[in-house]
Amino acid sequence: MAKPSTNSAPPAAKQSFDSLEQEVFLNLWRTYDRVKSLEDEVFAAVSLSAQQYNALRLLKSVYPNAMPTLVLGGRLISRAPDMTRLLDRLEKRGLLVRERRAENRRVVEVRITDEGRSLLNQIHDAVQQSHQKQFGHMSKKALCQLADLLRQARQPHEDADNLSFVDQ
Amino acid sequence: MAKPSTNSAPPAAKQSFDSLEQEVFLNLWRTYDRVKSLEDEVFAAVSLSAQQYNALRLLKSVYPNAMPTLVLGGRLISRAPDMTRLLDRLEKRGLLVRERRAENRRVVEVRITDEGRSLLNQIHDAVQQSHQKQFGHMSKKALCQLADLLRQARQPHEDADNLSFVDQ
DNA sequence: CGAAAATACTTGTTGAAACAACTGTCGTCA
DNA sequence: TGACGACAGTTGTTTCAACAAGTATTTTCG
Repeated sequence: MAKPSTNSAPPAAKQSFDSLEQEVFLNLWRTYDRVKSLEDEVFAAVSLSAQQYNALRLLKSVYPNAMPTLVLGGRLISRAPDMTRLLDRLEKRGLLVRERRAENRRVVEVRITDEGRSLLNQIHDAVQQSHQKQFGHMSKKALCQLADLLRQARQPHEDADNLSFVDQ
Repeated sequence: MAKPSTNSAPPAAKQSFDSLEQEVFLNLWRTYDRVKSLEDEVFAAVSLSAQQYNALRLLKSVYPNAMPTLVLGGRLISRAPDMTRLLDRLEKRGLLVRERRAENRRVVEVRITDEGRSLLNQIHDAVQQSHQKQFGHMSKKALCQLADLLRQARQPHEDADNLSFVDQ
């Protein structure tokens, strides 16, 4: 263990975990960080954040229908406390449109545009390739196991809403 | 937050994945997000970010020695392109000190202060409890398996440096 | 030696999170 | 019907992250 490190001073500060649970969390964090950066390269090429891409992806999945802002926010992979401005930026680029309907002027319906869908199509292959780069070295069995353990890990932390994601 | 929402509409938009690899990534992302928020509550109570806590944790691990800025940056769980200002904030709060030594005036040595260590001690238990809350519901075996699969997943994406974290 | 490259940070600027406070709209029930 | 609370977004402010460009300080090497 512990890769002695040819580093002069640092005595290879043994990564000592306070608990197994902490070890899992730090592993989760680091793996997420490393793997995310691969995907981010693809998004950066078209000036999107992962979160923006995700919003568009969800909008595309209900196309040609629209989606209330709050519902969209609730379905994003990671929570976003600032839907308004996230949508502002995408709307300004013409990737989606917002409209209020007379029947309930409180809700803002969001719909992806043709440009939006076209942008998604344009990067679709590159995104898939980045996923391959992320996990292509693992066996199908290991991947299923990992997905399963991840679901299991967050299961008690899901709120009643977004269960749609958990099952499946 | 809470779980209001007897959401009328959501037909549980079947989460269709383009590939197994994508499914794993989205699961990783969501699990990270959910689980991170639990830990963040603890840090928020003392106005620290997870990244700041991590830097302090590393500095404590080499105490009473100091660490060059760049080495510290390289050992953080998630990469930080802006070490300077991260350290600025912690230094301003008296949690660490920086010093340049005559032998090489380029490198800035960073050392945790007594206040810094005291702050870490102060929240140590709460941090451990949050880890329990995160993963306490999983068996030891499942946790080991998860940690192992996570290491396996990022292994090809680690750069030569931070291997110290991988093995172990 | 002395220019040029490499090293280790700093600074500037821009964009995006986070939290709180606020506005407009709708349902409800006395 | 009309006040009140719930709902759905918006705006303001502060803080943080990311990328680029700049400043010192060694090291290298012709």
